[in-house]
Amino acid sequence: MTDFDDYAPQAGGLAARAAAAAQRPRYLDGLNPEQRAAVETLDGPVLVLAGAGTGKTRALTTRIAHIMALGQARAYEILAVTFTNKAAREMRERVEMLVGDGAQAMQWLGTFHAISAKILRRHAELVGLKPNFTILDTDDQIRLLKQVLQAENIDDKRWPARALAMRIDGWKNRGLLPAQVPAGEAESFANGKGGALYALYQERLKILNAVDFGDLLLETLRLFRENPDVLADYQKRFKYILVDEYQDTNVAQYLWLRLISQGRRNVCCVGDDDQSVYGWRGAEVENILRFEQDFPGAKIVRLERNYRSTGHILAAASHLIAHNEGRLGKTLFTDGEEGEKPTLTGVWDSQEEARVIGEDIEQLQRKGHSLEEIAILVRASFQMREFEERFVEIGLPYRIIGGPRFYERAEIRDALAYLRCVGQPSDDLAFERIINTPKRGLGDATVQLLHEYGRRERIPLMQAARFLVETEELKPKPRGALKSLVADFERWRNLIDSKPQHELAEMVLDESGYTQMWRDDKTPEAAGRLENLKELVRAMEEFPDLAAFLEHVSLVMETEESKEQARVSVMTLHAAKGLEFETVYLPGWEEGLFPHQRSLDEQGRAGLEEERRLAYVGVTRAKRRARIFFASNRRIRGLWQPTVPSRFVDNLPSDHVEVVEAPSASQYGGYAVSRFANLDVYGSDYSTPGWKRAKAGATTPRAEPMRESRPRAKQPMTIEGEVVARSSTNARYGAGSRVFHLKFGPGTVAAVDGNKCTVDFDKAGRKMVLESFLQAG
DNA sequence: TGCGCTAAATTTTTT
DNA sequence: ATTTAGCGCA
Repeated sequence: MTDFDDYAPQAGGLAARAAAAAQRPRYLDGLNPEQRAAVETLDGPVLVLAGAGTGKTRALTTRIAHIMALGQARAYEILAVTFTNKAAREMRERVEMLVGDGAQAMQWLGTFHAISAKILRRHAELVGLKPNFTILDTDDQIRLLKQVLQAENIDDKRWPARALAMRIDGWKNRGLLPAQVPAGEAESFANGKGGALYALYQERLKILNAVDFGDLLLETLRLFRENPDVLADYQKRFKYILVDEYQDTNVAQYLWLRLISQGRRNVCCVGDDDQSVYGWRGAEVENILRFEQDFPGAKIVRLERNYRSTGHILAAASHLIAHNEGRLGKTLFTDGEEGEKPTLTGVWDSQEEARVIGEDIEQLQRKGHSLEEIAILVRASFQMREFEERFVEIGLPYRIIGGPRFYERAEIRDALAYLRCVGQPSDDLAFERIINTPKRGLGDATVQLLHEYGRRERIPLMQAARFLVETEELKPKPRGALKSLVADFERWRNLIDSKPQHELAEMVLDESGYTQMWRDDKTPEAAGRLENLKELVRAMEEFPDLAAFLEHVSLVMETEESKEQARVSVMTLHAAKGLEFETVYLPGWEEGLFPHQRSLDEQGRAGLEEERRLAYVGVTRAKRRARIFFASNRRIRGLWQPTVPSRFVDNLPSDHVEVVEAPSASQYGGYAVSRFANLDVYGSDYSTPGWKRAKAGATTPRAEPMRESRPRAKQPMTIEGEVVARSSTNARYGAGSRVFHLKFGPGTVAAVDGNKCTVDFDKAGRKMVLESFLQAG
């Protein structure tokens, strides 16, 4: 029993409040005044602007505990929404720590999508669905769109299904039904057919009794709008509403929230505009910036006391993010020690970057730091490979977070498709996926025929197959194969109620020949795939039945990860949001990669600001040590590209950042040669003139090879005292100078910008390189 | 129908 | 460089 259970019984009575006030419950201890305001301001709309590391989750969970402790609402009258299953799970666990089993009763704690699915299943018929509708994932969605495109005779080469899917997702993210898509946009795909294709796709979904992820929200919105009584019911039910990571909401989610919260208006949104990094998938920072207008009378609480990072780290992060416009503006502070300054290191190339970081980690390890408290945060997932290779080489345990997820692996999706066919005979997409996996001689011709027949008779493929095998339409061989497949499914389906789902799954996979297919496969991954299938069957045991399991996998695309050995975490910056580590490595701070070129090209200034927020998220993950790196050469798509330091490096305050030489920089010449010997920029023939010159050049030590800490020249800048990584007192080369570069060979300087030179290389073409990597040629 | 080749496309990721 | 999808040929 917890210390405030005593207060719970009398719902919202004044007596309960008085008691609570008189005897301050222990769960409020240790909250700072702002956190306490976030917890205790129960009536009306509240926006909690919670900076990184300011105890946001604590405030949120304590608020829930507080509501229940005061008896203001029961667990099932509180709606608590998160974005990810992980966040939902964490919130449930932490509420549980405060109120004990009371958290179990929180049936409305979950992701936007899970809660929407729950509501939709209850009222499915009101939006033209059956309660057992299937939830399609991205893969199914694209395959279905491909069919729609083909049916419309649209060249899916020129108009790829993936692109249409993105457009439709975009519309759904903005809460637009086909009829509501602005005319200009509706015409923007396949010679004006975009909107029509969207409508056709929605029709197909209804026929399949299926929804995609976007529909979960969109159809719930429609349900609420078209059925005020249903909406009123939920508005009344949810006495308190809490939303986590509000800065990540898209328009559909925003509208959803507005509708559902209009009843009692006790809505509390928690977020940080500086950590909005999902604009590219429809999130609207504006939602949080506009909160006060949307919810008049809203109380704003700012959490600015940071409990996570040391002073220098916080100063660096704050200074960096201050370059963004359009912020609500928070000033994070800490009473903690200044700690170590974040470091900035320039390295020759991405391989050296991995090497240096690996060595640094080993050194920390020797000093007794746990690998669990160390993370490498990259901008793009291709950067991970270099670290993986290096860590395997030196035997450093690591863990990749966010790679292809369990339920997205091909073998798991195949297995699930079999199970979906058993549980839901009308699941055409699933049936099509496995009809010829393993190969049973049922190719395009057969599928085409099934489609035709199914469409003509308005029946699912499985049923079409059942009829078709009784006719002469098919050639004997496919006919026999299809007949036995249909019979198999009927047999399995009859066992649904009599056999535990995991045993049934095992049986289906064996008897269909699916497991055999992988046993016969001699590629190195086959063993792992069989292992995954076993894991799948094991995971099924924990569910009451097949339907429950299928619902779980469609919404929760992840499995628990084992934590038996301490490992370094390697993940993208996006995946790192919400996490914290003692030591954080931030490699790849180079123009083009971070900020990512594409983000700049497509989103312009907004894109740049989002990238900068991502940098801010990265730095603020660090509790005690942040180490930033940039390389001068990076292999992108197999080609070595010269790179220049990120503008974010210039956004760091020099007072709080220490510039550190890479260990190898002092022996740069010799090192570069050995490194260079592995490359074959000029072909593998080491006797070519280019190679000889490169070698000669590299062994000649140069005056100032890798130093970024040259005397700082003041450049016109908005903010004083920044690290000037690209500064240069005197340009050594002018336009027209002949120069030589280790990787690109001889060339002519075309333009000079600070210490960056644009050079027309004789062989490699025009590149921008750092002046310090050039020598007179 | 199935295999093997060529060609194209490669930011971020949840649900 | 690597992977994947689509196409053409056996």
